[in-house]
Amino acid sequence: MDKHSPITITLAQRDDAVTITQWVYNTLRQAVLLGQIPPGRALTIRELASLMGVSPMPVREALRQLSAEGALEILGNRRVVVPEMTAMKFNELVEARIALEPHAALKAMPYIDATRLAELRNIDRGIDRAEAAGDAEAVTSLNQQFHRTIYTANPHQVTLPLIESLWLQLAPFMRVSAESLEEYYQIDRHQEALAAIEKQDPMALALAIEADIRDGCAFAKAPEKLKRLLG
Amino acid sequence: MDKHSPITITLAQRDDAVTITQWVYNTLRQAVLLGQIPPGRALTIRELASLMGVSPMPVREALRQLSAEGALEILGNRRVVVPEMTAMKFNELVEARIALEPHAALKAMPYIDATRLAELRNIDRGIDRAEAAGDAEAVTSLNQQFHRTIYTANPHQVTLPLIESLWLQLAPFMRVSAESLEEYYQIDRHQEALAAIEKQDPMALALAIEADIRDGCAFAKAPEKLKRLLG
DNA sequence: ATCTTGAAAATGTGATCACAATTTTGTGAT
DNA sequence: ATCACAAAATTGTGATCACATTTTCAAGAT
Repeated sequence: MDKHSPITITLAQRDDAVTITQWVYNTLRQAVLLGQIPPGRALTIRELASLMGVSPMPVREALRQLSAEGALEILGNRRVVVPEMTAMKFNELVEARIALEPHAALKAMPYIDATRLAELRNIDRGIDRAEAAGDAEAVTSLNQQFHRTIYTANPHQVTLPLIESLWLQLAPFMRVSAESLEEYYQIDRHQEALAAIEKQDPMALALAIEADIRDGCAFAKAPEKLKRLLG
Repeated sequence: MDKHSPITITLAQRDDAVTITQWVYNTLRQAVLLGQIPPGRALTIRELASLMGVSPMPVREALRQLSAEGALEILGNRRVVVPEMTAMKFNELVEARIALEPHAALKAMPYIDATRLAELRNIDRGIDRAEAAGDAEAVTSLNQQFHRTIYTANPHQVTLPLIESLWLQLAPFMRVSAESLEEYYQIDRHQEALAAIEKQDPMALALAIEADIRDGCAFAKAPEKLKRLLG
């Protein structure tokens, strides 16, 4: 709603091989994922453009793409915002993840070879390190990479864009979860998933993925937290 | 691949209350849904712009949005195309629908009131009429509307955009199915769905929706058809 | 204080232009 | 005929500009 609360977005590394539009897109996407843009805060093309030192044009295109992906919402009255969240919507998003991700994992399992399995183990070790270091941002980023690495094993895979859309919509509201990571005793669902892949046990993998998603969003069941989260 | 095959897209009704970008988007979306753009046919911004009598700008934005929705694909080499289809990908898309849509129907069922139920019956009658008239385009359009009307009953619903993305990706390859509609004896899955809603029987509704999806894509199991379809 | 109102500032939209990169085409050699 | 290659045409990108619409906000009325 308000416009005057200043926002700070960390500008992504600018790679010359990439178009400006792509760079703007990456930067804004990351800002949404990191929760740097308060939900409801009105964004204007020109504000973002000057903030990032580019012309309004690439910002326009990036905003449209992010809106199509559900990361942003174009309000009727010519305003672009990170959509507000409600408890019901949060649940629906989590349940949509559970409808899609175990299915994606099942379809990917036969394609996971030794190389990819090793890659998964490596990512999981990275998560452990990040948890030990208390680096919440790295944890969520690596966690996503863990899931992505499973799903993309399937060469005919079509669900990842849908799944990433759900991640984008949830991410701004996962900060609280990540910040209070240590409060929760986390059963290592990734270990369960890796074991299931080794055994080629589809049901076990689906269950591990579902449990991992539920654990990651468990704080939503603590009402006082969710309330604080939704402002 | 080729560029010279001429394409004809039916221009949507231009409503003055709507931006040009939106109109271009609607027109192109419809063209994709109706299979008017051959997969692999290279599209250029300027070509479409002059085809539709607008400047390149709104076309650019519409193309980006459609790409984000999976309807189009931006090739690395600066070409935009309707993505090519493979048998495997087709199956994955259908299975993704089955992962999402019964779930969406389940979550919507408690919200379907008498008004909406009447609306559903009305749409179903329209489908019968269109089938009798042999109007394949109307059948697919009304069929989508039937599903949409169920899912949108849920006010907290978040999956419709994902589902519509899957429809967009499948649609260009459903023409064959629609054209040979009469070859298949169709059990009326919509009647089953309506009965399930009346009885508030979740499992029956989920099964009816899944069966409806499978029936609609059944031709994919006739290999010679799918082959013809995929060129 | 609160609401109304109107002028000024800001905004999204869409057209046009310049430019570098890519694709296409035409020419000549084999 | 087929291929190689350079010239020409075409393309996406991004900046700038004009304009109608909307938002903002201060001055005046209640």
